[in-house]
Amino acid sequence: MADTAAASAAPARPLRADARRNYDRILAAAEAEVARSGASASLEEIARQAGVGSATLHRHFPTRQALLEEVFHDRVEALCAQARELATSDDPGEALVTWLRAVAVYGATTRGLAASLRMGPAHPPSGTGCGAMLLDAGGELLRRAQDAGAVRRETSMIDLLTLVNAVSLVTEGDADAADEAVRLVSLAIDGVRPLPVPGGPA
Amino acid sequence: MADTAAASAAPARPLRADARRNYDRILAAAEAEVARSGASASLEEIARQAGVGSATLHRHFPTRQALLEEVFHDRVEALCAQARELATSDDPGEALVTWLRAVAVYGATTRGLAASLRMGPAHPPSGTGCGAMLLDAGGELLRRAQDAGAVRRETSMIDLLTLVNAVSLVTEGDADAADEAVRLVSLAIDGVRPLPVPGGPA
DNA sequence: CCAACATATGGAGGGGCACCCCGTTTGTCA
DNA sequence: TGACAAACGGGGTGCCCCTCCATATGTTGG
Repeated sequence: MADTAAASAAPARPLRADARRNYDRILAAAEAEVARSGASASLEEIARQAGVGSATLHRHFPTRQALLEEVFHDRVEALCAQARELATSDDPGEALVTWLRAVAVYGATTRGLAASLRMGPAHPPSGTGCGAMLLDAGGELLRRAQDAGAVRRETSMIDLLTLVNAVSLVTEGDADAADEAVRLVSLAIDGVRPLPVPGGPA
Repeated sequence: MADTAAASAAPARPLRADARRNYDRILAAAEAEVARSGASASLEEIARQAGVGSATLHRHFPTRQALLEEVFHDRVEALCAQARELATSDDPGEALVTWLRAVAVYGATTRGLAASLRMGPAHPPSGTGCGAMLLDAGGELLRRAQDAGAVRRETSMIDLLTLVNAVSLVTEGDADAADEAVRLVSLAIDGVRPLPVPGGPA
């Protein structure tokens, strides 16, 4: 999207050409390596594959978290776009559920993503981070679902995303991660109790 | 409990006295260290605190997982006991929910426990491990709840525990981990949709 | 009581990783 | 084109996991 974050965050001064090139190389290498080894991929290996010194990697991305946020920026952005689109649905309840499932599947099948999305009281979604983006995008969906009476009022987006992310985290790496994630999220959304069937319990 | 696992697993030959002593010291040190630093506590630090060489630690516990399983054995056993007790409740549905909440709270407040309970299709609960123990204990509760019609038939214990464990994993370390875990588990159990009130929807 | 032997120990070493310092190189722009 | 800020990356530090093997120590049969 648009521009790599270094620029979007601080439009102060453009990166020098070589710095920009290295930045992009590191990001590409990180993407590949994280896909292979998950969120705990070796930073040195990433630097090696990018053909830069480890110091350069650390200069561009002071923390592992910063690197991961950037690596997943596009995917998260895509999820946000999907949320905006679903927000126009005429079945807000179903729209929310569809989106949550999509988030779960993305998280479960994209190694490392879930770990970089830790959120909650103790992990305040850092203003511009991936967590905050999803929180914003989903908030609208949740509001609509609640207005439509499809979701309880006391439910918060942060709890929903935390739950979905927890599922992603746990299923990540499994052979059929997507299936599992969808099943667990559906379980959580529907609850464990039997639905009172229209005709009344048998 | 009863006996440290080395004996219960292979009654073949008793450990030599010094070996047994070191085994216990390592376990005690691990308990303290894992409580401080979570599941990724430094094994060398544990050995240091136990006053043994790192080789000794690795000989007694070939993998980190093996050590964690032993560290949490007692707590997991306690949860299983609680499950057995709850299995006599005259409200099987509530009994199951109570137990799941207890598991979540234990997991969220006991650093490292959740990580050592990873289970699911890809992480087959190793026969004698903590996962299998909980699965067994909870199975009875689930069966009763289902027989009482309080829980849907298609729900599996492994999914329930995976979900609960996911919550523990994500909330672990938060300031109010227990509250958060209970809230999220409750959310998952009740589902996000409004309960159809007896009087009918407004 | 004491050898002799299986059992157990731990220091040292190999390989890896994260992170940082600082002398050197390289864009950039007046 | 020259001078200067910006960026680079080799190499060092400290930590970690894990294994090898020379040494020490309980155990037990005579």
